[in-house]
Amino acid sequence: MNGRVERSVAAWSMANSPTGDSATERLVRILDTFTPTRTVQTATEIGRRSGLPSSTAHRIVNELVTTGLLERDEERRVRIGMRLWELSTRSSQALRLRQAAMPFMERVQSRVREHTQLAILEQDEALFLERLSSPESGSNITRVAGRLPLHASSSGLVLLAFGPPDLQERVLSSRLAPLTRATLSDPDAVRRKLAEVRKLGHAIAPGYIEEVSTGIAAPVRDETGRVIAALSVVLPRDAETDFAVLELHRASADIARSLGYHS
Amino acid sequence: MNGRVERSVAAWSMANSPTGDSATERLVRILDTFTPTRTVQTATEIGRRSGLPSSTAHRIVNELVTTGLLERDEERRVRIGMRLWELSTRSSQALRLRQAAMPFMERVQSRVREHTQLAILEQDEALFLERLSSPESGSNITRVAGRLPLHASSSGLVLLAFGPPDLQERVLSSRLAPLTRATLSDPDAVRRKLAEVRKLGHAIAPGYIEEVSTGIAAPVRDETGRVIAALSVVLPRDAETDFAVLELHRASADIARSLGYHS
DNA sequence: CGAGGCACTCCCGATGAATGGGAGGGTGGA
DNA sequence: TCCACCCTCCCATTCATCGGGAGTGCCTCG
Repeated sequence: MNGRVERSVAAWSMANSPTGDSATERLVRILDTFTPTRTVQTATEIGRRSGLPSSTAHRIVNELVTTGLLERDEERRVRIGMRLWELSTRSSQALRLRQAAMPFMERVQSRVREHTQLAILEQDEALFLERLSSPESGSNITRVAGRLPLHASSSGLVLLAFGPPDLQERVLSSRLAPLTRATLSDPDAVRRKLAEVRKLGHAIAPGYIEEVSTGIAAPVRDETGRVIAALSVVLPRDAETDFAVLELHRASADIARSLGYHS
Repeated sequence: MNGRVERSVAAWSMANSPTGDSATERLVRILDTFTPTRTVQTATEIGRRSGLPSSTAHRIVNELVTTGLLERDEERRVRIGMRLWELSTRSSQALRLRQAAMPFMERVQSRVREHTQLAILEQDEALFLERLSSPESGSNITRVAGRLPLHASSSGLVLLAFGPPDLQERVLSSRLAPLTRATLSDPDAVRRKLAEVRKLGHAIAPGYIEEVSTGIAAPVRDETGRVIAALSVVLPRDAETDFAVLELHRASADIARSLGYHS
């Protein structure tokens, strides 16, 4: 019967962010609760996963929905909005690369008949822009828009070997988590591997990511000759690598040429 | 020689946002300064275009750069970050549609030999997800991730005709800006046109967008039978439309079927 | 049919992070 | 040398943001 509850005296409120993160940071935290496998969730879930109080999460999610960065489906669940996709197409940079690479990736795929993928460097990780597979392709945990650590994947090793020195510093001085027993997790071992990659012009990573498969990657250059991406295939662990290496180098050169690189 | 300038007495500072917009809003304002044709800009430019004070713009841009939503190139100019593309791939929704539609769009393209495009409804506009063209295709101002108003484009008319009633209310009661002399800009004319579209099952828009071309669009249904997209082609203004209409209907039906729609 | 769980909205006092004007540095072109 | 431009830094002010908590509505389960 008491419609009005006594307002708590211990009211202990806050302003802006008590945890010391900026508005931008919380926004990204919210967007980051979406993963390749979890593409819809309730606002409450988002709050839980991002570590934000429920009421705060609801407020921000609602704002994002009105701006179109997020969307609600029929059941009021939340997913990433088309607005975000639209904005992402403005980042022509990498999409131009993808466009240029596609035909040659298809050639590699049709000749090697295993997973063929294209990765770029993104915030100290290898980000996979595209991946072609055929039904008979073997195991491969990569997915489009997925990431792998630089020191463990063949693509990553290429990006690292031909990347800026400060990147190498940073990565080699961080923890090199092993994914399998074969993964290089010692800085010196990685350093030696990088020298080998530079010398050979490609990286071979047998069992680094998964025991059963070997990654092979070659650098892709833009018109200025800078290495901007890695083109790779994933073979069964015991497969012959020479043919794949050859095809990768050929495709890399063709991509670079179609981007305007000469010699 | 005077190292220290007298601090202005009229100092008239603010906190948070004096203009009354939320942090989210300013963020979107900043992202929106990127357009399909302007994909790189300086932080100062962003400030100017978004109407934010330079120092504020710089601060926010820097935050966005560290979170990866924006990136800087060699010359410190700013562009949309790959992080955003990555997030956008989580919005499987429309990308699934695009995936399903691609093969059939290619068939239409190869048979009609004119621009073939796929649009969805997004914030009261037609947003183009994909567009196939051949060298011999005629004029067409549409671009991937571009938008057109609902009342003026054939795709838009389809999305409007088969869309929710409140959408029709909203659009018809807003200003219907004409793009050419042929564009329908009178609410009643549009209403009659929508009735026609529903009756025929497709929209024909001669010269509404550009004097020289005619847009033709058919609705695409998802597994529940709801219209979720419009498939369209752009013909020269005087071209025969029957064959294109037929092909569009056939492709629409095939797309719906591959999405799981029956009958 | 009531209890408990869950998602969400609304309210509101407190507050500190965000704000923006302006100074100053650095660079490049005329 | 000057001007134009981009950017960083500083700091007093202040208002939008924050979040605990209450309330609502909708489930499901016992």
